[in-house]
Amino acid sequence: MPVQVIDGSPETLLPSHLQKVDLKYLQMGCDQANKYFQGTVILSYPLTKLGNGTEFFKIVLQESENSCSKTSTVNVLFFGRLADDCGKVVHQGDTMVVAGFNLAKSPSANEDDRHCCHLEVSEDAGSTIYIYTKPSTVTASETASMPVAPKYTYTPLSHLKGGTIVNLYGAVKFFKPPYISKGTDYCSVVTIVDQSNVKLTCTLFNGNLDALPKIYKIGDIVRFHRIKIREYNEQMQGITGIGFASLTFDGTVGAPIVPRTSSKSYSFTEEEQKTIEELRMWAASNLSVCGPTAKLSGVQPMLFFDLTCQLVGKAEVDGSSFLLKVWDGTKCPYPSWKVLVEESDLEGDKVLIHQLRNLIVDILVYDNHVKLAKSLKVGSFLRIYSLHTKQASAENQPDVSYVEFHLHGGTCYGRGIRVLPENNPDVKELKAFMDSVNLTESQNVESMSSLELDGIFGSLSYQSYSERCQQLSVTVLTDHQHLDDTALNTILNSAAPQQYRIRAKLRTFKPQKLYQSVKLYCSKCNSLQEVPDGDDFDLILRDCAATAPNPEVHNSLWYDSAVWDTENQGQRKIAVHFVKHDELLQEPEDTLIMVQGGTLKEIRKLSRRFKCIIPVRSTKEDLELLDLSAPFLLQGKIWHYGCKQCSNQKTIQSLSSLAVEEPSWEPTEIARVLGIEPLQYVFVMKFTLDDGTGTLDAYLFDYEKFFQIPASEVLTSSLLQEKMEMIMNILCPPGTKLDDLPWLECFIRSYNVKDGMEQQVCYQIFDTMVAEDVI
DNA sequence: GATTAGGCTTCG
Repeated sequence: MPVQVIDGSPETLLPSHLQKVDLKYLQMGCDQANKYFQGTVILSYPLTKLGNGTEFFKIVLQESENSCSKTSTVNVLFFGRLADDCGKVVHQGDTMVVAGFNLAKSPSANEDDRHCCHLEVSEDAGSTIYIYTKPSTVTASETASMPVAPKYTYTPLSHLKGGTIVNLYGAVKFFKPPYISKGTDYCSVVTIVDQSNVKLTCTLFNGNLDALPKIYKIGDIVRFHRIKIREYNEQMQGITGIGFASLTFDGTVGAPIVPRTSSKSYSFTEEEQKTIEELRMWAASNLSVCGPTAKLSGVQPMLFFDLTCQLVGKAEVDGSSFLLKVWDGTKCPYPSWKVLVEESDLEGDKVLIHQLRNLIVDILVYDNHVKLAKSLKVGSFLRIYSLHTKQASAENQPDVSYVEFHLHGGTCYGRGIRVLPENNPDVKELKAFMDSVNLTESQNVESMSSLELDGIFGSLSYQSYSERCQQLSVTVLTDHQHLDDTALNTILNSAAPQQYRIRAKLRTFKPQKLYQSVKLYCSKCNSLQEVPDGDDFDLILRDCAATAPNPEVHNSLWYDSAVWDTENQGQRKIAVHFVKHDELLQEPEDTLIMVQGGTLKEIRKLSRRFKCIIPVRSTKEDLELLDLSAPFLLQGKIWHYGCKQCSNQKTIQSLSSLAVEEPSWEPTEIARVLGIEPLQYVFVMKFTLDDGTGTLDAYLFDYEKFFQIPASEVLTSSLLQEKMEMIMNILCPPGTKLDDLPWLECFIRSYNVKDGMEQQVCYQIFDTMVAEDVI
């Protein structure tokens, strides 16, 4: 039996060849075959399944003889049947002996402060587990000495009485991140609410920042132990007392339930997991958790919002204000202020600050936040709560405005700064995004950010930008420059069709979510359709992968085939057919491959290496294309779709005609031989233009010319999406009065559209592009 | 050992 539950002490019943090993001697590379490790179960996580269906169970063992050492605990991971068997019988406080384990580097050692290795046990590894159950009769003193907490009872927030000490659960409705109080402690004010819909505001103090709840977001779930309840202003109030302890959990429904705490040992039962999941569900529908978070690319002047960012520089400005230089990988769409400080006062990597200069914003923090800001480490990840953006303009140039970032004094509305740990999911996402930012590209994209204000707001580049917006036009005509402007009211009163040159301001545009402007267009039947979702493609691929590739159609005169088996994925096989030229294979970057049975992830990976990919399936006789709901061709990041209505598909054999000639694998050629009418990616937008004499809606129908961004690439490039967002922010800065909007020079044509019985005049923008110094 | 703050945006 790989799992034995023994009612006795560990000294009995162990096979004699086994030797006990101490944590300090556990290290990678040592033979653990005849070793066993013994410890007390101080924490056990719920039994779950891994992605591949394997049962998984995790516990934390504490080495009893060594409990004073810093790392006296170790994670033990159970796989397969052992996970199931152990998960059902193990209890906190049990003594466990683990024999026949594998050692692996613990990925969480930096975060959980446990041993740098973890033990992996499974039947395959030949592991044996001995569990020595807690004696059922324990004395009071024994209970106290165990690292297992007694069963706690939790009071609903509707049942609180003054003068009591209780245990509570709640969803965070409001919080102030810990700040330095006027006394000796850090203070954090937290308002929680539970299913009884009763709120409780708690004032929590502690000299140790870590001892206060690690709340990062509205909606986080907290568990408070031993909190004092008292009455204040005819309301219940929670306040820290002796023995206060807290756990904090991410409030997202379904997210892993990992407690955030500084306490080394804490109780945590399955029942409590349930409580948290229930509170999460309740909060999801009863608490408005959409906090005012924003990326720098989405900032609006005159706004309070929470910013997640990385600190790259800091400097003392004066006694009551302090400068933080931060970035989040995105570009603020407005020119932002640069706070002048002595070079020598600035702490941070000067080279990096210079490299990131177009993405960094300067934040001034005031008064009570200065002390905390001073203590921040450059490089750390921060969330700055209730940051204020303010529009201002230089005294000598009242028409030139820029954005200032302030973290005002006080703690109203949770104003403050919190350092986020590196393992925080938002930080992980941010880091990944920052890694993807190509600095050279982002600098090219931002030629507008030649707005380096050089400390004074009157630099030449800034003026030219301002002029471009105020007098010249943010768009230019690519033809028809000799024509004169026509007023919009004249156009509105004229019969269609006609063409006009106009000068107007962009009042508003649709869609506001720019990625929604990308559509697929068939030039044959003039139909427009939405770009299919990647998930739909994934479903089609999964469906295809259910049928094994037919070996009879493998290898032919014009392609070589290879088949791979998958690991732990049932019968799924991947077949790749490499198209040959002149009976020879080409270099991967010139090669077209046909893939059957691959997942979306695998196909994405292949498309980074091979020039073209055609997803296929096999019939009894041949390979064939998938349904046209899926792309018929993938080239790098571009997915090519065909029109279902206009395509008249030919056999896959037709491709062999292209393979004969030195093939360049042009998508239009591939589509032609396969009988597919290719769909083109287009931007379709509606611009509401106003020139003071009238307002008209003009459609923009653009493949690439207007934005100088190919519509086919924008959905798969965050950089291009940001570029487009930035352009639209210049063409139509949010929250700007009509007078202050920039001018657009456009060429439009009017045309008649029949809508049932009614005839309507529509307008379309063409031969117009965004001015080069805006792009 | 008491105190801190006790939610409800802005001087800069």
